[in-house]
Amino acid sequence: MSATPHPHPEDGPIAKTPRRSKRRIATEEKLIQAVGALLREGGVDALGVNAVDREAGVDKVLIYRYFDGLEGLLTRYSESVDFWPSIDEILGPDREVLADPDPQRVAGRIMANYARAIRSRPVTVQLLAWECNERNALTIAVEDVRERWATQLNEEMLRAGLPLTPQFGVLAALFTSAIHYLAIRSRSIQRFGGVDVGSDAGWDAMIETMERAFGAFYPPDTPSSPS
Amino acid sequence: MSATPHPHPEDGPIAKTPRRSKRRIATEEKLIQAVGALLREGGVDALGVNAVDREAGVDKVLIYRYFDGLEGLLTRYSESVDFWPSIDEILGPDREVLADPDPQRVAGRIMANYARAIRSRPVTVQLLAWECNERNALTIAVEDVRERWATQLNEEMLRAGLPLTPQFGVLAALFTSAIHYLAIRSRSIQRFGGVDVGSDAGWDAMIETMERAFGAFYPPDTPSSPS
DNA sequence: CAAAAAAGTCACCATGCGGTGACTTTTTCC
DNA sequence: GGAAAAAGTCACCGCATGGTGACTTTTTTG
Repeated sequence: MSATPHPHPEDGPIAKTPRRSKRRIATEEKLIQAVGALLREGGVDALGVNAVDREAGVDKVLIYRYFDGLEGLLTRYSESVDFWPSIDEILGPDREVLADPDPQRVAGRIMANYARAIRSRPVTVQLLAWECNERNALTIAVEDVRERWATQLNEEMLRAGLPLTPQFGVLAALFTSAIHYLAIRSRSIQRFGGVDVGSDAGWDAMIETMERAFGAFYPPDTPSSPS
Repeated sequence: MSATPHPHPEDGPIAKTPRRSKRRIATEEKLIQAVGALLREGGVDALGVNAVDREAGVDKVLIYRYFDGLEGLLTRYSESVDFWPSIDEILGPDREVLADPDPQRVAGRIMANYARAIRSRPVTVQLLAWECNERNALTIAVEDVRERWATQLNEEMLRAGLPLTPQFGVLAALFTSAIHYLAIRSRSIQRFGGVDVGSDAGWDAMIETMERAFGAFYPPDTPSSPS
């Protein structure tokens, strides 16, 4: 009682001692990891303040003290995880995919790599699904990242001298959409429109079809390669 | 008032006096309509027992008495609404779309009609979005209807002698997926991958691209039509 | 008209949620 | 060592939810 606070009226330098850290960092990490865990197992509606602290084993009040609420925690989480594949993962470390002279094959490979990258990230798929119904710190973050990512990818392709027609872009957007949708749906259904979305074979067939479809937009001076 | 319907107590067949009706039917209708209204305005998580009765202006206990809970009410609702476009809406009342000799154009028209049909049904789009995250009476119902619908459409196309290769089916599934995804996302974003998913012009461009892509799967005896 | 069954109303419960204030323990710094 | 600030704990609030029992009103039936 009678604990009169006592900010000295005269401390020279600003922000002298940050007065934080040690255990706190560990606790913050626990919270962030808990978000990932819930996102992985539970799903989307399981992610609440109470659920997160339960998972992390810490008190929920810390979520408010450290992150100023769930939104802040989600933002922090979004910065700490690689939702999105790197450009390297799509084009190869040395952009070897772009080295192929056949633009149709290039497009096919990009789609194949993209589909594989998405499918191998359950949390990303979860987020893509969440995006369909809600809009919060996490979905906004993933939107941001994706936009910058797409721009960067586009630049790389332009730099490589790939003949990018507007229709090429539209078709790529359509196939990207399809990949997102089928990755989402494949978690709860096995087939969609006769295609086996639960097996690699089904996805291989889709990729093959995509590649061939790209052929409709390039003059056939390069004969269709054998599959 | 006092318009006693007066079912004679002795008419041959069974089901003497069902002992129900009148106001009840009206109340049931109110509940069902309330589900639609909530689905239309609110969204997905707004749909609970309390919200429904509030919207309908009746007591929630009736949901349990009449429909045995929310699930039952959703099932009833799903039977009372045309989530899905009719085959006529896609192929034309006289299957005129199938009459076109150019299979590429047929495919394009089907996709165009399908996209328009989906986009004009906000509740269906809402349900498609819901499907991405949950599984309940409504989403199962819509899944069922869609499956039967796809089968029927396929039969119609076969009957019309359309050359349906396996790859055609895969490409159709991909474009259908893309339409679903972009219809869902267009509620909260304006552009996707450079395509304007919020305007008819954007969708027209997509349809055009789809039609042209189908051309990659048919021998080019029909020269590509001018855009 | 009167009795029975249905339709509709009201009050209530347990539970889980997001969020906050006040407390105790640990760490930091002089 | 000792004081202050931080980290961490505990109990609590208001609110909305899904769900149920008991009541009153209306309608149907004899």
